[in-house]
Amino acid sequence: MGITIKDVAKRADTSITTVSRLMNKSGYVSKEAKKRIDKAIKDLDYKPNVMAQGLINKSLSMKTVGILIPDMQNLFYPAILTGLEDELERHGYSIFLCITNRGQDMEKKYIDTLLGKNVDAIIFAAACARENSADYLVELSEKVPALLINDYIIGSDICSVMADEVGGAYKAVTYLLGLGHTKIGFINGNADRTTYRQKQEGYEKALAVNEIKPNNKYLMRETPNEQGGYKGAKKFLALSDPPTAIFAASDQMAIGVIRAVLEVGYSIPEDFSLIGFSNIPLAAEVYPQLTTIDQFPYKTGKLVGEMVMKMINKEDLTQRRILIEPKLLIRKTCR
Amino acid sequence: MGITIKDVAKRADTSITTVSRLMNKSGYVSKEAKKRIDKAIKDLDYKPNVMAQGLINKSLSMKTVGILIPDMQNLFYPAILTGLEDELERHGYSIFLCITNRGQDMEKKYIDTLLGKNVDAIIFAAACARENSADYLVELSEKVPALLINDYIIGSDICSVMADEVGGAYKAVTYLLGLGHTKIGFINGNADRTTYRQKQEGYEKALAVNEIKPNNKYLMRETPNEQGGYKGAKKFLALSDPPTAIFAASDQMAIGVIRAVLEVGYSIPEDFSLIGFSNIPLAAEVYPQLTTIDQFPYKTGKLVGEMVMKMINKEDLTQRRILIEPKLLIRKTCR
DNA sequence: TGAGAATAAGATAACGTTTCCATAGAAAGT
DNA sequence: ACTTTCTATGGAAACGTTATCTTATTCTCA
Repeated sequence: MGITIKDVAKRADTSITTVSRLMNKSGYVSKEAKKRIDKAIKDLDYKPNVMAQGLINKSLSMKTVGILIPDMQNLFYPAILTGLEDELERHGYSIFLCITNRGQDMEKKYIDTLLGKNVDAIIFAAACARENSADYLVELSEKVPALLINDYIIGSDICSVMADEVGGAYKAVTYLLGLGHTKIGFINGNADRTTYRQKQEGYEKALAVNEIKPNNKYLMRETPNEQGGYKGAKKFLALSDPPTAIFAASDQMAIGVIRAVLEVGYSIPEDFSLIGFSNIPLAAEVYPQLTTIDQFPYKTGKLVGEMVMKMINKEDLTQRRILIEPKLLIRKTCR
Repeated sequence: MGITIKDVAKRADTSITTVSRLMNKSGYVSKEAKKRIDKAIKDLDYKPNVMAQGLINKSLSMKTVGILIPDMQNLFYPAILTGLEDELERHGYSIFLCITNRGQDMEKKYIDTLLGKNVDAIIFAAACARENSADYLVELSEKVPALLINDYIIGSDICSVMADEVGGAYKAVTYLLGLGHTKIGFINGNADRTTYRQKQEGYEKALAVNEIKPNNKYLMRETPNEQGGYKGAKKFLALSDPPTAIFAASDQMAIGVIRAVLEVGYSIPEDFSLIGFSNIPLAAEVYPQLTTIDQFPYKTGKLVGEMVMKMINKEDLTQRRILIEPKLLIRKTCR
């Protein structure tokens, strides 16, 4: 079945040692030998057996990183994945994809699986690192390079790439405020996730700076998807004094808001201003095109890839936490 | 670092052979020996080295299947992936994710990588199997279980799971026809992909049955994303005699159509009827909620998972090609 | 011209498993 | 009592690589 280094050596009329030397560029190989071996490799379509390599030289890895993602329906993750894959592929690394939406015990099970498969690093997308798994994560990060996306663990130096969500939310609300809105509804996700806590902070900060005190009826907590946005917006609409602008904690929530608002005959931005968060590729494609806070999901994925490669190669990290500065992206849902 | 079987054997005062026998439940091991070995394994937290196992016993797999996906921005694939992952996880299998959007040479490179990493099967999402790679694919499928999603290779018996796209398109157009539309615009993707050729066939068939002859100005070929849908719709809108209904070859194209139509002040479904294809989760969330042909992407993923597991386990396949019957899903974009 | 360096290449021992073979006592059937 | 079968065990080969060691040739500089 498999073509081995032995076959190559035989065909190139040399020893396996020499072939190995050539493959790994370790030691001397003559021009002629190189020529013969290269040809043999091509002729036989030889591919070194990763198992055997991994067996002997544990530092020579499976060239694989595992990533834990809570949910593929959250379009932020496909965008991240694209960036990550682009970067890893350049280095010949592959991705093990794990979807953990089935909760926390799953998470541990996945990590065990990944460890058993000798991954070179594990990446946790936000919300995979919940409060009570923090210790476990710290412990894990000593065994294998670990990296968090859009989350961090207080008091640890676990690497992470995250957007400045406080700043992003601040920008969003400040923009709305600058447009003249004072009644700003905020549809946020669940507070037990870092990303939503931080957005909350930015929202409140922007309000405080403008001396507006937060009004509880303008704050909704919903599941972070279109359904959640839809529900939240419906509740706002039912208010006797509804907000004039809505800040949705994710673009997908904003898409739900659009539907809720348009369905009852109102217009965006004429009747309600709306701003989302993330700038998933879809945001520019819906009607009306979504004004949002760009947290550069593709770039985030790329940066994660770069960082994780550095960790694997044990290069010095200039910083263990990369903070991405989100940017206001004005399209057509605000005025 | 690593605890090996040798350490276990020493601690349990037995031979590595016996330990191995116990681990694999192959051959005889006495009660007492079992007890000692079990204890040693627990004490030392012994985990067998997958590399070594994989090296010796190629049939003892990495429990991994690779999947090639053209593009993560096509939301059909995250949906597939979710179903696939759900199924594979139940069997303890993991997914190697490859994104091939960079073209065909990439595809081969990825396959080599996957093969080198000893995957148990390779899954090709539509459009990865292009004309000129058919032979290569057939050849490959003899080496490793291979399965196609939404595509097939004529004259081969490569396994596949696909929707009856001809039938689906036929249903869509027939529905539009039944609503009284006669001028039906079709925004299709590129004809070199099976999925779009088949939709074309269904579209033409439905027209033929109703004795309407296809009009070239009502057929657009665009890239299969929101941009393409937007562009196609704009072209229709510019026609002196525009269609009254639009059939978009994918839900994402339909979302582009929505934007194009609403942007110029028309309404859906009042001024134009619109039907999409696939029923990605997003279809129910946009405004207006998209009438579409449900090709059950999640279920497709699940079925692919089941089939690939059977192939890996060398179970008998009741059928080598599974055809999913798409269903008309009436929401709010047609009348 | 001779000694040390650089170049080139092969034999062989790991790496951690599983499988094959050999051995041997105990139970069982004749 | 004598073979067969069952239970139990360990030694050693194999899997495909890389790393270490050894040997042999060719340069290079004094």
